[in-house]
Amino acid sequence: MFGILRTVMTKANTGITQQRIIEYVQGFISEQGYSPSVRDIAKALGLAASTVHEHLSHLRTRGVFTHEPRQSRSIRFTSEKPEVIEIPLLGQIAAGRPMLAVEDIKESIPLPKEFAQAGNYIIKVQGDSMIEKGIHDGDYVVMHEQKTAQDGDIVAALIEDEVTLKQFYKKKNHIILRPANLKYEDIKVKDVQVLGKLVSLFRKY
Amino acid sequence: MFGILRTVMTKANTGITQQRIIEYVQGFISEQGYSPSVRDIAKALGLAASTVHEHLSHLRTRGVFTHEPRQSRSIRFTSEKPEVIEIPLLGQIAAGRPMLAVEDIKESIPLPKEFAQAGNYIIKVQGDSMIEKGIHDGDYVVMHEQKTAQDGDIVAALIEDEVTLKQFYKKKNHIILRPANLKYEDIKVKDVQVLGKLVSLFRKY
DNA sequence: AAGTATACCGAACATATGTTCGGTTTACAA
DNA sequence: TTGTAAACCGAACATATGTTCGGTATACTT
Repeated sequence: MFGILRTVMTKANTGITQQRIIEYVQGFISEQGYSPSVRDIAKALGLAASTVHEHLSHLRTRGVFTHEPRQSRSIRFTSEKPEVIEIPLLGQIAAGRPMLAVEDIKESIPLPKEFAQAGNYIIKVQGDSMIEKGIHDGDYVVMHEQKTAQDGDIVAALIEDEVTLKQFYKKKNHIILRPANLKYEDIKVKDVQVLGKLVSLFRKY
Repeated sequence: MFGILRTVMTKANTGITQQRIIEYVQGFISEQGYSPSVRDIAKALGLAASTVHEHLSHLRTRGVFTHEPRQSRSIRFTSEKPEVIEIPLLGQIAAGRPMLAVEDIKESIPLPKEFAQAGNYIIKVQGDSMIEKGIHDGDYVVMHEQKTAQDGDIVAALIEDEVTLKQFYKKKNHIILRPANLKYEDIKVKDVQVLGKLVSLFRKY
């Protein structure tokens, strides 16, 4: 027979339980700082320790993680390191003065690799000139350092010694820097020093 | 008497062994990825398990590290915490169907601690119903799981089996879920299941 | 000299833990 | 229909592991 609490379910569901185990272990490690025991997993997923043990063996074979045999709490993910990169926070945009000098680096923020890459930098937005693009006062913008830009790119540019975030448009004889806020007018200049292009954005509530 | 291998040394060397234990544990964790057992330490330093156990208690008291009593290989340095925390990505908001089921967890995203805490979850925004709040289609929102909300909070709520992001207002006899987009009207309901509150946001360009 | 605290030991204990084994249920292919 | 493999179970085993206990040696204090 079967245990009272046993969940009767389809048997040929290869992989689903494995996936759940992976997720549970990741969560456990992330929260506890050390890996769960076989029975920890079993209890959490409503399985028998033996069943979990079997799955663990498979996952080990599949190379999903390392698990020293007969060694308690020894699960380690092969790709355990989260893909994080430290991006320096340079200062506030529209705060005046160029800010790419190293001296101005005050801190750095770890970001997932999908949202930034080496060489990027972060600026805290000041003001509402880009609000129609969903870029609010206090938001953090990740910039990719580059000196040129294409039409429509949102760039950080140096204007009259101030760094501002604007949309970039190149015309025949001049460049337009367009705010995304009807309150402000286009800035028309002959040339402009582009500091970087918008890569990603994040915000704290 | 004393054991053959026993190292005869000065007894009033308070701290030295403690220091060696700390260093050994750090090295072990750094190399193995999980913490050593009491006997691992004992063997490495030529001490008895009981002695190590005693030191461990002191170190725990001193706050050097955490060590869950009776839990194997559970030593964690207090300052060990990476500044990053893995937040699960649950799915798309407004994508229909409730999504807090574990099955839907597909991946997780590392975020700096300032932007999320354990227990938070991430949802990818679909649609433009919150655009006036700077929340765009495709943005990722970090939610804090909670079942209640206060006036003005931006919450994820379950409406007709769909998860949507709206501003929450409680009235006497009903609840208003207000989009931040003039194209859409307020949703007035008697009761609503709140899934969480907006914590932070990030966006990829 | 006696008392006391520290650092250590080995044995013993209880529990945690990884692992094995035979058996059951179900899906699916032959 | 039969056979087989996957997914699961409970019990049992052996070892690992945290912990306790009584005891010894040394240094320092009184």
